[in-house]
Amino acid sequence: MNQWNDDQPIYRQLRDRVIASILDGELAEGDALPSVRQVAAEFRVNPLTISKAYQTLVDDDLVEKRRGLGMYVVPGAQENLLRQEQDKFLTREWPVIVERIRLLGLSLKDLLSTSINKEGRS
Amino acid sequence: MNQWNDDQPIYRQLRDRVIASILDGELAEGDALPSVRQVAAEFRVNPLTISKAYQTLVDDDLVEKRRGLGMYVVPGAQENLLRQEQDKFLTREWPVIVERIRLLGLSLKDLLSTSINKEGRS
Amino acid sequence: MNQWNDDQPIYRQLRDRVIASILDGELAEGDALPSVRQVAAEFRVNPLTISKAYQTLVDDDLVEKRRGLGMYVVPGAQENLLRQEQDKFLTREWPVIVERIRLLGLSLKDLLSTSINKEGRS
Amino acid sequence: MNQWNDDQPIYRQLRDRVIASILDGELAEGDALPSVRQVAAEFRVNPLTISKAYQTLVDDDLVEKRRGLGMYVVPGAQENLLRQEQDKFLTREWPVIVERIRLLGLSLKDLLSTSINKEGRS
DNA sequence: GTGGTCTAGACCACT
DNA sequence: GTGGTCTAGACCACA
Repeated sequence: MNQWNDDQPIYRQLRDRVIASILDGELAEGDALPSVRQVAAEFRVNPLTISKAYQTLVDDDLVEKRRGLGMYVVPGAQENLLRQEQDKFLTREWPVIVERIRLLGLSLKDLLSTSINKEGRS
Repeated sequence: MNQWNDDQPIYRQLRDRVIASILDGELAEGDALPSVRQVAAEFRVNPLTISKAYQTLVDDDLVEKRRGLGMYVVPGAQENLLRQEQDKFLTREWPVIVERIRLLGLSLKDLLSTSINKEGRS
Repeated sequence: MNQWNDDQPIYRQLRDRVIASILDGELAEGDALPSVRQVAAEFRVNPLTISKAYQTLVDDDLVEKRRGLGMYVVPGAQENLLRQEQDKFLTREWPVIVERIRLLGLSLKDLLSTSINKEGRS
Repeated sequence: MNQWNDDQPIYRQLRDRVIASILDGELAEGDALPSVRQVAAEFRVNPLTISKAYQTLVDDDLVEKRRGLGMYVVPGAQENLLRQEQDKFLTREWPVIVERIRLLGLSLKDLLSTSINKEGRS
């Protein structure tokens, strides 16, 4: 019934959704983001919350405002995002994950074999 | 300069450190946790914050309070933790990680094989 | 890539350009302003925005509309503008500038003497 | 009766005040900013508006949050601000001012002599 | 139509 | 005590 995760603010989750959409090409460069009001109505969330999410995207140069028109994905956004997120993942997130796996006494090899199959299918 | 992560409350990070120590065997069952004062002084953190972290461990039956003596790791803590955390990891965390890797266009196989080598060494 | 300043509405910036042209003598009294369509095409701006800019000039009696012909700079526009803008500058803008220079620890004397030399040349 | 300028959002004006305070040493490095609630009560402004102002300062690394404690001016803030603002002034603002003065047919020299005296007195 | 700003008031987490 | 988040609703400027 509720699509929101309580661990993170809604505006952060909205931001993450947009980022995921850009990464997988669903939102192409030059495309307009759905308007604040539209999203607000659809998800029954206060417009201010959407604004906040969108603002963080503008701050990160992933999206630009065209005044009176709306918000648009900037050219190069997908590529930049990809590079930046890959880097963050490899240098910051992955080592933590490996350490956690080690601490839990799990086998990377087993995880690999389980997930590789799924990876092939999807 | 600052050892704390802004994304998570300090008491949560303190808790996580203790849990890692228990999993690791660094803090064996029956061992005393460092006193609130000691940790407070070492990390320059409000003693109340340490207490809160310790309390969550008591609530999860990983640690017990012995009045006038301090906090002690309960028998079976390591084993219970291991089961519980493994389960959480496999059902909740790992699928998210796999999805993120896919979205970033990285190869799970490459990541794992690179790390498995390191795993052998450590 | 974008000639517009995000701090100010586009129609205001358009207006300011015309005013600068009049002050400069580039647009003499009696001259026709470039047509709305022409400007709209050149700057890729909505014609309504140009109209709005021109309207503010009409409201300030700097420009007059001649139906079917276009907009024309009114006689005396340059002189009136000069008086009015000089007054605004001296009473409102210059004190703020002086204060800002003071706060930044810069020397008004140095700034002015450097620029006076350039002034002689231009 | 109203201390706010309608040309700029309140949160921007609040931000500018704090910056001015840091620049002239009124708010020293390491000092706590007045709390959101306190400012909100004093100026009869919504706490959210203050928060927004403070957040921009955090984003610019001029101020740091200490959770549960408040906002503090970071070490080096004054010096960094000074360098950064001087640079902005000299490269971006001053040329515009000089051009405006030229366009208005005012004399830098006269402005100089008028203001230097005041500068000496204050 | 678009986004930006602000209020009043609520609730939460952290120290 | 501190700041963070969110809602409901209002009003404004811009294109």
